[in-house]
Amino acid sequence: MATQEEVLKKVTSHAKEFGFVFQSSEIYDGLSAVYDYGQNGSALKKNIKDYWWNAMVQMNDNIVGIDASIFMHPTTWKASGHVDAFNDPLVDNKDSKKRYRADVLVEEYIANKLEAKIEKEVKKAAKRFGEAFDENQFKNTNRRVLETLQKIEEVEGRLKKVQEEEDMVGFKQLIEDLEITCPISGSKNWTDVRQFNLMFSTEIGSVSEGASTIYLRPETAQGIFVNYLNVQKTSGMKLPFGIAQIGKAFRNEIVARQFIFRMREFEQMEMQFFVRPGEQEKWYEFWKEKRMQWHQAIGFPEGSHKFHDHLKFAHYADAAADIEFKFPFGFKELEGIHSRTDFDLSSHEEYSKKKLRYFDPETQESYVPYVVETSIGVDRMFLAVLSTAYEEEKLEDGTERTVLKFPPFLAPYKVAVLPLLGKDGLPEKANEILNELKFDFECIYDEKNKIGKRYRKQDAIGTPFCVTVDHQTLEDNTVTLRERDSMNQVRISITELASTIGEKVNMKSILKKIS
RNA sequence: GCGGGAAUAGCUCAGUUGGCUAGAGCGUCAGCCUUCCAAGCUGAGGGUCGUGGGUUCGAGUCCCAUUUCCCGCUCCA
Repeated sequence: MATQEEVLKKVTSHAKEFGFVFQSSEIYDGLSAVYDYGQNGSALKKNIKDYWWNAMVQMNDNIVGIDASIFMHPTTWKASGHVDAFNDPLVDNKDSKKRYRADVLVEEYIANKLEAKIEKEVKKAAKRFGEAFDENQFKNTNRRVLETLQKIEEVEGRLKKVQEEEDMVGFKQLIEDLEITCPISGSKNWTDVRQFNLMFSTEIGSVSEGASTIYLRPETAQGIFVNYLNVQKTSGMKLPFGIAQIGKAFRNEIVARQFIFRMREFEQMEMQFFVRPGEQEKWYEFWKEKRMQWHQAIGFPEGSHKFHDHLKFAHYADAAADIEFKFPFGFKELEGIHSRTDFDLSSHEEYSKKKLRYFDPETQESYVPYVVETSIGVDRMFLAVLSTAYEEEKLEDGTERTVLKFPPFLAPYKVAVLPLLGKDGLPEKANEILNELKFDFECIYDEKNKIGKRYRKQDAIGTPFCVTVDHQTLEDNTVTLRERDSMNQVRISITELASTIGEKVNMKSILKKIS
């Protein structure tokens, strides 16, 4: 484990040193859990997004893309359940240093102390009365049971009240009145109860009058749901069909760690697939498989991915699985595939009072479609690609090199053009070649330092090919083509460059694997 | 948010019990030299030692606060 943590550290510092990821606002001491992508990072990220977009939208006739706003009507988040579920009152025990959700503590108290007490009474009575025992009658008449029931009602009432009024002082009082103890330390030494809102809020409209609170979206999916009929009607698509979107989402995480794995501002690539009710299971399995193929086609080492099937589902789902990736800190969620049922659309129907039904021309029925979602974090994918590509090699001559072995189609630059020397007309010739290759690939030019050093520098940013121009080039128009991973060199004609490189850096062959 | 650790040049680090104008290597830049895999030569630039206070004749060094990062806890749709 220690060495794996080392890997993350090395990847993090390499990412900074070579222009992939910087901490946000670094000159002001940074901002926790917010990162900026640099010149090479943004290029890699763009290529990752392109791969996803092409695989989902370009390759599928029945999937289209949209780009919805980050701001949405506040009611959206009531309908989606985020307003309720993303508001947690938390409390710490000062002795054990453990943190708990205050409402869970109270609920556990009800279950473990009060309800358990009733059960105990019932058991005792059942033993005493034998077969003649009537549980309901006992509960309705026994004094101790009735008192406890009353107490439960009272506690539940108070809990509901402090939750609704967001009365944190009252919440603390409730915990103290119930004499709830920490399961670990056994003490009643609690901090104040604090409200943690996982959604960022801001105001829309002029500051003083008519301003209303709106949220920065905590997931991109809702932008698809509220638009699904617009898209369906204007595209004429029939079920099943999908809507894809890439965009930013925001969560005010309590702790955000592990580099770009958990950030407060992050980017998602989501596709919501609308299906007939009853067919969701089939499509859930279909997309699980399809998405795994997408990951594996990139060429990660065997065993980098695994499914993690959820046993407990979020409020909207009837089936859910993660595709987990072997990050430097272990297997963690990279993508989620959820069968979201008709929860979201039905809920939006209810809150908006608008019909969100699809008229099925085949069955002549109208219904609210079911939804299967695939949702992947761009930044997590970035980290997966970067940390897997990172390699420190010991070469035969005893020297070392650090190389990012990106799959060529994802590399920030596909080819570096390097004049062997910075004189004798070699830079001019190199620029000539560069200006041609630019039309086909992301290229980079470098004439500083010795050639070996420049090769290492390209290795460090993951450029798969280097084209070196020497004196012979001026005579016969051939160059050296050097490949990153093998470090092999071949001499080829300038006219063959584009096709030779193109064959190896193209996304086409990857897309063909999964279609 | 709690506990522990850390922060000195772009990177990796040195800096003695508090004591001269804060150093090195690599990288960067300028020039020289160089005909295919880091480490040739010369020179230059770059740090108010994370930030703000305090103790002291004197603070990179000691104390307090704070920010960020790392580890653990916690949380995680």
